[in-house]
Amino acid sequence: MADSGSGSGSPAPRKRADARRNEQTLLEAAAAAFVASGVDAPVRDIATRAGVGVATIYRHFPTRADLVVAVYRHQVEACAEAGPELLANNESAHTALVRWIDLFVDFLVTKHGLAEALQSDNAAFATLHAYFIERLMPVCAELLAAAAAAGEIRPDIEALELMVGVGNLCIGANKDLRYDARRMVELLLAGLRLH
Amino acid sequence: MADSGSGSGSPAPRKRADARRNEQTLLEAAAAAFVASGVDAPVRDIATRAGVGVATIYRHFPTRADLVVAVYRHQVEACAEAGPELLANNESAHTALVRWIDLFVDFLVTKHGLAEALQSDNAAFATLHAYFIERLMPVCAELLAAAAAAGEIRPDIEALELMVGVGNLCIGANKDLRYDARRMVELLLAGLRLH
DNA sequence: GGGCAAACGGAGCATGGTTCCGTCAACGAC
DNA sequence: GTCGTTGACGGAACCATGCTCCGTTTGCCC
Repeated sequence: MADSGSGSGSPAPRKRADARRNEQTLLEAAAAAFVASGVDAPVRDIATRAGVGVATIYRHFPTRADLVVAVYRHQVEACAEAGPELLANNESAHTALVRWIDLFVDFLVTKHGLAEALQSDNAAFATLHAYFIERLMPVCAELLAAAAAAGEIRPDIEALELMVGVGNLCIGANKDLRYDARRMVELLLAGLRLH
Repeated sequence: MADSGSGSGSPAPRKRADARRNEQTLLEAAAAAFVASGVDAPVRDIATRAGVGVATIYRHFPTRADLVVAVYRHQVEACAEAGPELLANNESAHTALVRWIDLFVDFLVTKHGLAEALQSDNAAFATLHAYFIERLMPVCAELLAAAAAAGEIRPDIEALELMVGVGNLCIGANKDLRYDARRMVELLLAGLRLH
């Protein structure tokens, strides 16, 4: 869904040139603003960076989540696609799982405020949460199932639960030097293990 | 510290009667508001509940953290005091640790929004974080040290890290029925264990 | 070139935190 | 009991931020 590109002959009424240009500009401006101030950078800031009015943002990206998703879509896709690949290229399913979670954590930790936003009860981020779950949970579930089938981990854990837990552990990863999110995730995964 | 009562002859210039009354009223109003709307209930709401002006809140509790700490101080104290007690009354230090973390988690998940606030980068909550760490970290550290000394858990884990991790896992505990914070914490503790 | 609808921009509204200042009343002195 | 001092009060006002509305502009097609 959301085929906003050069699809086949479907009802895609090709937007005006300025609109397409602005959308692109906005994506770049948003990416820059996210790096500078986190994913909840003020709308006005993003608009200013892009040299457009605030309404233009809302026209292209009705909710903040839409904007965030658009900015990070490539990376989420990459993460999703890495799942089956890791499973195929590793002896142990558990190793594949660990490596995949590593990717996931890396992604979250390097995007200022993303982990926080994912768990925020702010309505503006609801569909962001949904997108992550929808796209990544099946991948995670597959890895979990493989590892469980190999008898390497406890079989009684849901993909959603693990992802939310890992996401939570990534919150504040760059705030306090004494807190190492990666270590905590490692611990969580160790707790999963059937030695 | 913060001896705002009938201390000895120290520089405690005994506040005016109406001020003391208001402070008490505010604490009750805040507690109610926190239950109803979480720890970031609008200041105006709390003021209205207490029947006072907003400035009165700021006069008594300069930052939101001060208010939250005042409301939950008793329970935090109780949690802190339970540490040594659990250690004394349990055969295994690991059991004591698990039980204590249980108390901690219970506290966090039953206070709507507390776990979130603890990790929020909102400046208004900074001293809340500090208070929790200051009061509870030593207790946690003691439990950890005992369990480590008994060879029951990995010795390479800091109290602060564990507490932040556990706190993080409690975020969103009451939001998604499919996410069980307690289970995740259990997993984390299992990962700590030296089987 | 002209008309029309898409797209735009920014003023404006709502919400929520925080401060400022004129008023009120508690309390100690007498 | 009265009075003056000053601690405490209340709420209007200010600022930041999300979101919408509407008059204006401009790309596109004929």
